[in-house]
Amino acid sequence: MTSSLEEQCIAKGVKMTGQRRVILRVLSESTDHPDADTVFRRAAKIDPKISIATVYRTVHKLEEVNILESHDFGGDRLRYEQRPEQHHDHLIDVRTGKVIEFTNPQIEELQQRIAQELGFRLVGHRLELYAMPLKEADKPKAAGHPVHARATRRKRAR
Amino acid sequence: MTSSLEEQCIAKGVKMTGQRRVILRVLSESTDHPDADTVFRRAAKIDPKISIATVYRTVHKLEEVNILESHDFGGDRLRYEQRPEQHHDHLIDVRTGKVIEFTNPQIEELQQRIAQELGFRLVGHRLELYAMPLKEADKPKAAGHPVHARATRRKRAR
DNA sequence: TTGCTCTTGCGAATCGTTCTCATTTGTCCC
DNA sequence: GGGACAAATGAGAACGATTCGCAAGAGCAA
Repeated sequence: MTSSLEEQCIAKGVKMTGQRRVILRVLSESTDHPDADTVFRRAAKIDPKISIATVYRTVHKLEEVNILESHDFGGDRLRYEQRPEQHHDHLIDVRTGKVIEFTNPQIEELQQRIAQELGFRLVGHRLELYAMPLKEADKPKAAGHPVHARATRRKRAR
Repeated sequence: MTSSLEEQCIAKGVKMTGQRRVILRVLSESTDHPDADTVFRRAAKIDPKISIATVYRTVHKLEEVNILESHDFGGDRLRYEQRPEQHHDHLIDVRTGKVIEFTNPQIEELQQRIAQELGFRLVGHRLELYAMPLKEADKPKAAGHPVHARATRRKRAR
């Protein structure tokens, strides 16, 4: 069990403030992968005077110290999750946007090998599977990366 | 050898205009993965009165008819490439931003299997390897997806 | 407290990308 | 070849997630 986010922050020398405590609480209570605005709305329920800018600044700081991780599934806004102790990849349910985490050592290995064969040292990767729940697999989508087809506005990061 | 982009367009009923011809020419002469602004600048060299809006519109249309594909390596702007006849993934040289294409049937298979085991039907995926050229692998990067750490402004799409 | 640095709020600024609308162009048809 | 019409274009405004600037507040060590 990892220590509370607040403890982790203190351990990393991140100054604790009221707003940060609220945001940390929101994050630790989130089991989904919320985007900045969602974090903001949840935080605002606890402290209505918190500012969206503070949310952005805080998640950046948390990324900096490796407490949070951001992903941009689907190319609209960035979504956040606590940095997992064990690396995992994501499967995105294209019907609902829900994210399922999984790990697969074989894939990890293959990636290393491929990079090496191309003359590189792997420093990071992104693997996302976009999928439809089995059962009634309708929706005659054209083809290609379905994600890009539905994105709207994009995001930034430091 | 695939027919010229212009022929492909005609075959798909895409109305040919002077601007589109210019953009198609730029795209077919590009061996890199240019972003919209790069396409615009290259096109402007041929037809200085072309508008950036036209580039965006054209590129969207081409995606619609499956002639182009977009990717958002690194989360800044979308980058384009002709839709390959054979699917491939990308390795991004984090030092230069250059993109290397590769294919690996084993990985494709694994992905299918993983989705299936989770109760889904794979409809798309994204696999990107971020890597440093071997030789002098310095740069003490913290960890995590290095991409997100360097992105700046984000993008949109339909 | 005092001092000092880091943080916060608010609103303005960014900046890829998209939209609006008046105008031009491609295409089909006679 | 001339019209008719839908579709495409240019220019600039609009959008929207994210970031910045700056004045006011808050941790925290001494």
